Amino acid sequence: MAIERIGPRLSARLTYLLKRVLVDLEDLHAEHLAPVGVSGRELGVLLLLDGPDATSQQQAAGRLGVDRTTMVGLVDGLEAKGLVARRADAEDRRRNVLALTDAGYEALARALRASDEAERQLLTELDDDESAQLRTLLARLAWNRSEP
Amino acid sequence: MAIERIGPRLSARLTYLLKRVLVDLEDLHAEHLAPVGVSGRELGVLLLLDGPDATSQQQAAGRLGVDRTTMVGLVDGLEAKGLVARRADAEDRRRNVLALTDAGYEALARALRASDEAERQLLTELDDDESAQLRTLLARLAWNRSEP
DNA sequence: AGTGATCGTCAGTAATACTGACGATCAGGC
DNA sequence: GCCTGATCGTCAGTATTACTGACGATCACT
Repeated sequence: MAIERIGPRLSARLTYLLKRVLVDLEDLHAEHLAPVGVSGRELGVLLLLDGPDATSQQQAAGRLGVDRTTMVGLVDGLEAKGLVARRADAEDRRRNVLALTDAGYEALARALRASDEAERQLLTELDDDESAQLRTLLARLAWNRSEP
Repeated sequence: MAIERIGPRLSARLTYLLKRVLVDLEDLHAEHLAPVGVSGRELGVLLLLDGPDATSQQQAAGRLGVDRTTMVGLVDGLEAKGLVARRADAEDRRRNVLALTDAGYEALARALRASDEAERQLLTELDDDESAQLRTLLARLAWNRSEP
């Protein structure tokens, strides 16, 4: 979906700039993640599970901003690839505790390198200072809104 | 879709920050545009048509980044609301030239005010300088990529 | 005139996420 | 110890959305 050049009225809209940049970044991710065999959202799950604290499916869904019913299929795919393991939580047997397998850690490392490369390609026009500024500004917006 | 607080690994991903901010902005737009009676994408079409040069459906689709078959329904809706008029292009009768009606101009003005307010609410945490920086950085990324 | 391409349109289809329900499990009151 | 209400993962069905392929009408070029 290549977007053509547009006039100043529309390109001044923040929604438009954000969407356009996001689409580009997602395209770059799709391209670089393809050899690794995981999608962008799957990378999100792997990143979420790479930590010391146990994570249930519903926690993961909440933090990723996807529905819990959608998370079922997402974890199904990762489990089928052998990257994530479900096991019953000993303390609350309703919960599935998700954990990375060895292959999962390996795939995460490769996917992270691919994602770094995608970001690097997106940001070629910006120097390091500007890239850091962009990250900081976006992070401030992300934290302050959508959190009462 | 409220996204919960997440760890530093995931929140460092540019895709995540962009998506999160975009979702927030789209929510704000939905809220503020509801009384006007147009969606965010319809505002995009109205903005595109607010200019001196004639625009065909396919041109509009290309500039908005939507499929030409999707644009059919989009224009259908705007025409049903009386905001946009289709007329056959005199020079190329395959084309539909799209034009704003008087009600269309009126709706555009109100929708623009609503969109400004949505952006203002998103950017409350940033001062004017920072908001301008964000816009500039995003615009540079938007122009340089997705255009060979 | 004739060939190939383009524009708007539509029907069918694919992808994606949500709604509502279910069994299993937990927490708290009594 | 039960009973009630709530939560977790799951699944079937459905809504939403965009795309694929085709069509008639029209154009450009020979």
